[in-house]
Amino acid sequence: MSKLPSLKNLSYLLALHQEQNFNRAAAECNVSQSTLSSGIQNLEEQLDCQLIERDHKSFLFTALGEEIVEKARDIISASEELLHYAQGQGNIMEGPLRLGIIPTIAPFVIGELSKNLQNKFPKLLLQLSEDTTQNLLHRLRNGELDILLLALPMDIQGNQKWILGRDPFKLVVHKELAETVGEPVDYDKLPDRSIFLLEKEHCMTGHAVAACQLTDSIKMNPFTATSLHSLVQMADARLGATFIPQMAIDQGILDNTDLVSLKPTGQEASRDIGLVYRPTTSRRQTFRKVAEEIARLLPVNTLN
Amino acid sequence: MSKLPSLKNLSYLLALHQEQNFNRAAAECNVSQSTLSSGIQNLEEQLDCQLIERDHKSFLFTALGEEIVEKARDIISASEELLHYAQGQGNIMEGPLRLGIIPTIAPFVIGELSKNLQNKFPKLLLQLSEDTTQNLLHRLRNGELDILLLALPMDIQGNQKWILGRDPFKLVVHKELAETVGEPVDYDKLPDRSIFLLEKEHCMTGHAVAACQLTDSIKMNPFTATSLHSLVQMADARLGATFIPQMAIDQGILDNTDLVSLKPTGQEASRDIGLVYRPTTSRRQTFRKVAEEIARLLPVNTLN
DNA sequence: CTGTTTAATTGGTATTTTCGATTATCATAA
DNA sequence: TTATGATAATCGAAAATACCAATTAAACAG
Repeated sequence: MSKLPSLKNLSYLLALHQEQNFNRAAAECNVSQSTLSSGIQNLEEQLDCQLIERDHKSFLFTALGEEIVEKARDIISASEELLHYAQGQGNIMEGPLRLGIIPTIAPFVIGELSKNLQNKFPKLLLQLSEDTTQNLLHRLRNGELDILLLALPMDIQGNQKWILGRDPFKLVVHKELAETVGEPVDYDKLPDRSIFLLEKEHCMTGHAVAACQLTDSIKMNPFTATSLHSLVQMADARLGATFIPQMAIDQGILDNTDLVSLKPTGQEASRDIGLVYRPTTSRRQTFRKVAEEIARLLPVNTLN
Repeated sequence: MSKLPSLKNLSYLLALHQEQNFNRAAAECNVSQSTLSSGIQNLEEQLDCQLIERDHKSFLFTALGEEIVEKARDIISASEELLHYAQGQGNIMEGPLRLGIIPTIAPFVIGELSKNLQNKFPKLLLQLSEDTTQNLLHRLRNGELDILLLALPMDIQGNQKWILGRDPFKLVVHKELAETVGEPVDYDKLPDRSIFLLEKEHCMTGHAVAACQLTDSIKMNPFTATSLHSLVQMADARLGATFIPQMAIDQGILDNTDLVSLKPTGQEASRDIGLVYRPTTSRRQTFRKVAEEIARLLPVNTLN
């Protein structure tokens, strides 16, 4: 049997893949460029295959190289996990946990969540990262993050998920408009172009439109906001109406405004909130406990 | 960050767990007992935890040690898998081969080609991609594709090529027009604007015009089609004549039509069919075998 | 043409790994 | 009680390797 590749060389390969440059990758690994270079060559020899195509000045990962990188990532992160697990004396609620959250959830849960986790699992080091669904999925894939808190349904690629609960949408309007619109809402009573939504990078826009059966696009205003707080400000300035998730309202986003929230049309006018993780993870038990903590904070907890 | 445990030491741990004896485990690993002993100690130091309880004469795995063994097994087997996978790809006719083909070739070769490759090299995973020459060259450059099947002559930038064979052009007209035109074709016998061609994105247009010495542009109809099948339909509807490559005719594109194919003017009224690849590739041998398979399907095989 | 940036190579040094020999400990047989 | 045999740990030297700084070679930008 041929010798197994060393984790060191595999990590050199990952760094090179990330940086696409030998010098930066070497700096990343705290070794010299020559060390990394020969490490890669060594790896190619051991694996008996070409991982990168060299072109004197530059290089390109081969198809096989890309696949090896994927596998290497799993191996490296499993090894890191083993290390942390051992160093924590087998305590699964110890060490770093890198959690990615989308911007339309993050501000309404991270306060409570980090407080609760801090109390229950003081040795757990929660590292939060706020980004769009697509970016988070990418960062999950390349091992930069451990789990993601997303709004579903959503294409989560090859990953696995738990549905933690539901988060109803509310139509938010200025109180002087409330009677006109009625409840449940009749969108026809709203002026054209009076519904404001987030930029399309935010998955909440699609979820809200679908869940609330807002089919008449003439009602939407083409101006798009970058945060729920902006939407609230716009509604409060009587520019129009908008959809706000219940968890934001529970957290007080409408305090000190003249806005009211109305139940939108649609049986299930809500989004699902779910936790997404790599299928190759070895930390399901840790994630499960975190899932329970998050589910307790949601408007509707459906975690079985 | 502390250093990752070495795969070697993890495998020592696995052997020790299996044999429950340092000497036998050492033999299993083809190292001396002292090497294995210090390997285990080293591991305990790195992981900063006790894996086995020593009792002078004998030892016992700790609870944490047992758990670490489980995790280590996953890591070791993932690493072995990576190794085998990489080495398996060393077999040149195995794994993914990403082949880009232009639309005026693809439909007439991919059926036979994929059938033949499947038979001869069942482990080869052919991934086809149909696109214009320019797009294919771009995708070859950035590593998205491995080889391209193109019509030549063509500026293939920094890449290398093999000419596989020739594909003669035929002038295709309705059978009632055949006698008028004669053979070899006299274009002057055709009405003005009666020759239909593909959109200029298709390199075949230029090749056909050049190869068939069609210099009198007044003969061309400004309407352009997007596929050879459209051209055939137009000719069959007596809208005019067109150029069709021999490989399409061989494959039966004129079946169930009232069209006949005539030899056009010009000594070498044909296009070359070639395989294009990056000069830095390490897979020439694989490509060569594919080249041979493709060449066998061409009207005129010139691969030496 | 010149200086810069890139990855590979080289040669020497430092570190790590490995082994064989030795030691310490225990169980057991004589 | 005293050998004997088996165990795992320890030690020191030798071998293998990992590493770096400096250099080379090529491509590129100005």
